[in-house]
Amino acid sequence: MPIKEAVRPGGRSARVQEAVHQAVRELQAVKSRDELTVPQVAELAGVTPSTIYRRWGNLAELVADVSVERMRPDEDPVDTGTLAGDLQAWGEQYLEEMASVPGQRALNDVMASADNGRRERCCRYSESLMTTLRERALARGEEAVPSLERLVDGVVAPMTYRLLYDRESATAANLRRWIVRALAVEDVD
Amino acid sequence: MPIKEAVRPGGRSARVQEAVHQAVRELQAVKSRDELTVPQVAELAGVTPSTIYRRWGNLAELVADVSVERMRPDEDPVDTGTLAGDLQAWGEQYLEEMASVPGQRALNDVMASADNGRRERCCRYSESLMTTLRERALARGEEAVPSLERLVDGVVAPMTYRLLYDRESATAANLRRWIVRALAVEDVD
DNA sequence: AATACAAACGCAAAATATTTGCTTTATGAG
DNA sequence: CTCATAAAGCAAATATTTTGCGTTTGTATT
Repeated sequence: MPIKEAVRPGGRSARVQEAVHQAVRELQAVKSRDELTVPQVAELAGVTPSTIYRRWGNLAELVADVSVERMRPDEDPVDTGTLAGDLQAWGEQYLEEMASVPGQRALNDVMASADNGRRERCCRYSESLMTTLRERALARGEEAVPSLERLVDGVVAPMTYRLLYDRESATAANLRRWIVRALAVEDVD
Repeated sequence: MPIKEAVRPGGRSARVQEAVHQAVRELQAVKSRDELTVPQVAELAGVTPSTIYRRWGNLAELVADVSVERMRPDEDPVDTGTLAGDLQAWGEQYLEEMASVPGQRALNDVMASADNGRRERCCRYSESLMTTLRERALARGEEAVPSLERLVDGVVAPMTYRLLYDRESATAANLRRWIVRALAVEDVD
């Protein structure tokens, strides 16, 4: 039951994929996670269940697939003029998004995927975003721009951690602290 | 389908719970995650499937329940004489445990649980451990002992993040960096 | 210690979901 | 245009999950 990354790009395959994804999104808007079933999705998408089982394996992988899409950043991060500002702006939007009910569900669905690659991919989004912000800061000539690794460990990791385990603490105020620290830390090696 | 936290402590209930947990552990040693089924577990545990469904809801919650147990720290953290040393000792053991194949699975199973409380509980283990190490350090009279929050954000969060998303980086060497930084950071507020 | 009460279990039938073998369709390459 | 093949449809066969109901067994009360 291998998970296909690159389906046939055009034609029926793509149409089916789109129809199924769309059906999932529509049903998710109305039903809770454990009311959702494969046969339901299949019917709404105008597809037989076996098609879904063959392509995605099971419901968990299907909803994870849909959720990863949902988490892909759609727009470029705003440019506030400083790295700290950019981080704060992006982070606040991200926190808001992930604290919402559908955001929470998306997060959960992705985490529930047995496919490690999927989780990693979703996470690369943040990393590539950090890279973008870093390069922007360097281009501006900012000093003491932290390494990518440090940004991830100092900002993304605590944010993710709190979102997953301790939602109460996933706040804009804490975000500010993480950013200040990440930018302030002396090099230690 | 509410998940019962406190089952009847003694007697049959407890016996069933233990038998089922045991059955899961035995089967997990032999079968991959998606070969495991509720009826199988039920049979090995000498219980009817409906008992399991009623008590745990589904397989995902059951294996998550078992895995949370597995992640409960069994022994007191070693005392190396310094906070940094204690953190390193604990962290290395934890990393080793979670990088192993069964450790990885346990981590995945917990993350796949729809029950937030379960994930949080598993996470409290680390927090309470950090509290222990902090108090120990304070009792020794160490200076500049970081707040619990800072230890979690600075050490536990990056560790967890890397374990979940970027296993390659979940190393003892990086752990050392996280610890050094967490202990070195000036207060910023 | 006897009784009452409710929680948890067992059993088995019914309802659903999943898998599978085979056929048909549609796409992309030659 | 034709061919080879990946993906989809269909339907029968399995497997699972759910559910109603009767029974067992802890727990609390007297």
